Amino acid sequence: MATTTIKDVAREARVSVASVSRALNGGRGVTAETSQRIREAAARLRYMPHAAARMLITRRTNTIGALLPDLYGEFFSELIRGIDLAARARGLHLLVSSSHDDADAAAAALRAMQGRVDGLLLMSPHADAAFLHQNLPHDLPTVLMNTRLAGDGYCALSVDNDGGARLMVEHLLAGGHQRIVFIQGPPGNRDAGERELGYREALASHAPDSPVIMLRGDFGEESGYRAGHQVLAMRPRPDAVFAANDMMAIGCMAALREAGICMPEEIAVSGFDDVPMARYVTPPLTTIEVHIAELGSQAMELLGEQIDHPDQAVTGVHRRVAAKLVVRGSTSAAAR
Amino acid sequence: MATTTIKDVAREARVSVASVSRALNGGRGVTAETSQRIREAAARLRYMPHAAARMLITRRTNTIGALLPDLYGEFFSELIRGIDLAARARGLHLLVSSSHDDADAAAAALRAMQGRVDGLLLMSPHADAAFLHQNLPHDLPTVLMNTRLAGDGYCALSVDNDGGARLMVEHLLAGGHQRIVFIQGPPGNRDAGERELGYREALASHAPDSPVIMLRGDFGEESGYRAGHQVLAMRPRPDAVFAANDMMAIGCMAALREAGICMPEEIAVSGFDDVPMARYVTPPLTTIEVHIAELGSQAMELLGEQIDHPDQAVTGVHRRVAAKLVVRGSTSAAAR
DNA sequence: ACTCGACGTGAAAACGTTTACGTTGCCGCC
DNA sequence: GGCGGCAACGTAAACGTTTTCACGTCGAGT
Repeated sequence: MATTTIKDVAREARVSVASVSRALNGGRGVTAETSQRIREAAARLRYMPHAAARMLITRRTNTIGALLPDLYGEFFSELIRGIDLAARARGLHLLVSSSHDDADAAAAALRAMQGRVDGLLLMSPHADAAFLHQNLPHDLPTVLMNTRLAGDGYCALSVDNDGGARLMVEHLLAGGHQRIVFIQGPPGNRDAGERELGYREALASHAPDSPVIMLRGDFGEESGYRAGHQVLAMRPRPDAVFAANDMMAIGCMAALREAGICMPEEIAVSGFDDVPMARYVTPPLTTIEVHIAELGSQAMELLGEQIDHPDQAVTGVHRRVAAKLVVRGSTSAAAR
Repeated sequence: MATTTIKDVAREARVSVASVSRALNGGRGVTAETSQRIREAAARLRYMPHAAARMLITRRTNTIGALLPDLYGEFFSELIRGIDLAARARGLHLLVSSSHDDADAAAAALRAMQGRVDGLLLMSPHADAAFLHQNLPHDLPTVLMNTRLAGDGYCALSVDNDGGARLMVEHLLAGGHQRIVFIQGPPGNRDAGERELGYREALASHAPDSPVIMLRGDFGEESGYRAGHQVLAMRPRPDAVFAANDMMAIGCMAALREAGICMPEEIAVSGFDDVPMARYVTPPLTTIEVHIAELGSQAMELLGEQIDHPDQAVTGVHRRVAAKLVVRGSTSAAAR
């Protein structure tokens, strides 16, 4: 039925299949007029080359795979958007596989992608070195995103959590704040850990006299609320709060507001992520914006390079995508 | 290099390639012990069948394509999650292509998917009947999502905007509200139009004496804020606002709060979508929750059926995914 | 004028599978 | 004991491309 093959086009244009292939791909080794005739025939028959056959002989799928964890919210959406954009620009398709709960599921998903993709974008909490070595064909170009594995032969790319956190602390210090509380993320969470590290570093280098004050949290709004109460109970009272993410900052603000604390005058509050909600709370939340789409795009770029030039592959590099300070009313009365 | 083919396995297991294929796929027509030996050999060599070769001969890609508009926010993320989950359950891969701005780009993306997918999930503002007829191979199973095309030979699935809006109006009426303002979405937007329709229907059937009051909006928070001011100027003053989406409802609430209006006592406010922010504004926003992930899953299910049984394909059906009323403090003082 | 190279074109091999079709050997039945 | 049937297995064709190679043919250089 409808499946018109290259042979049909060849017959229609009164040439051999080889010429059709040449005319439609490179265009070299075939007269302009012949090429023209072939193109017309192809258009007339609505010919579309059979992708699988081409993959088989070419060894190129023109597809990249993205293996992602079970993500909620707009982080995922932004990431895919960035990846898709960069992939489209390179004429590559995108095969995604999200929500694999355990390491086995991830491994299965990874195996299933075998041979369907030219390269892999991998972001998974299960992706430790052993896992990779076990499940990754070592000749498949791969870029790791937000992984704890630096170097180790793989390309990696992640958000500059340290840098962002340092920016925030510097901003708070510049605002004259002395006692800055940090609300931690869930234990073991890499992003949270890096943000904490940035906080410590910035304090150590810019204000060695300022105390390091830690409160527990788990990225949930509730835990921020509880931390807020703890802040209220402290003596001397802190004059700034830096939460490891926006949701906790928002929870904390709720607690402070209930206690009648004036923000930012009495206590400044800041978060990390720049979730959409951040600009709508009162006062609007100062936070760190991370360009997630760019994380995706850059990872895709890196992967593209690796695919196009497998020989001079830049392995072991670990790039970071910049984080940006967004000042709003919760830390600066000046900021409208 | 490493690419081990079925021949290698055959040699290793001392059988023919046909037996390997049989053992690894159906398992029929081959002794248990031979099968065992073959499996062992395959495992030893880390054999993975070449996907492209299999597609070529089988005419099945085990992949479905999702063509999506340029979406922001968690709607997209939820949708993909739902699709991916259902696809995984059926052992299908997911090829996504988002962010195609104009009809040409969409058409190109669609053509490029040709032959790589067994079926298509399509959500696109450009997908009118002519577009589909022009660019869709008519033998490719397809499910349309959130489209204005009902019937017309295609399967379609969309959010029950009417139903949701009716639920909300009924809720407001039940709360004793008489003068309910509706804040419209952008002109031409399908979801917005259906929600408005639901509002009109519910009023007409349950409270024919209540006035139909419309205010313009564009789904943006700003437009909700402006609408809020208009509400304040109305005499007699409305006692409830139903915004076509949450962001406008939030904007409206800001305007009312500034004017010292007590919510929900003086004016109740409600939205549509149940964005994450909805539960964090004060008072928490009553809204309609639409299970986006389920939209994706159900679409995938429908498509799966169509693929598995192309003969008895259910074409022309138009299913709707339910919307759910979520009552919070902005319409009910009782709701904590 | 003859050779040589370049160029356009066609025939055929190759890619790795699945599957239709033979072939073999075994078992049971008359 | 021969024969039919069946199950296990092998051979080879087919899927639709790309690409290598060979074969002209034509133009230019000696």
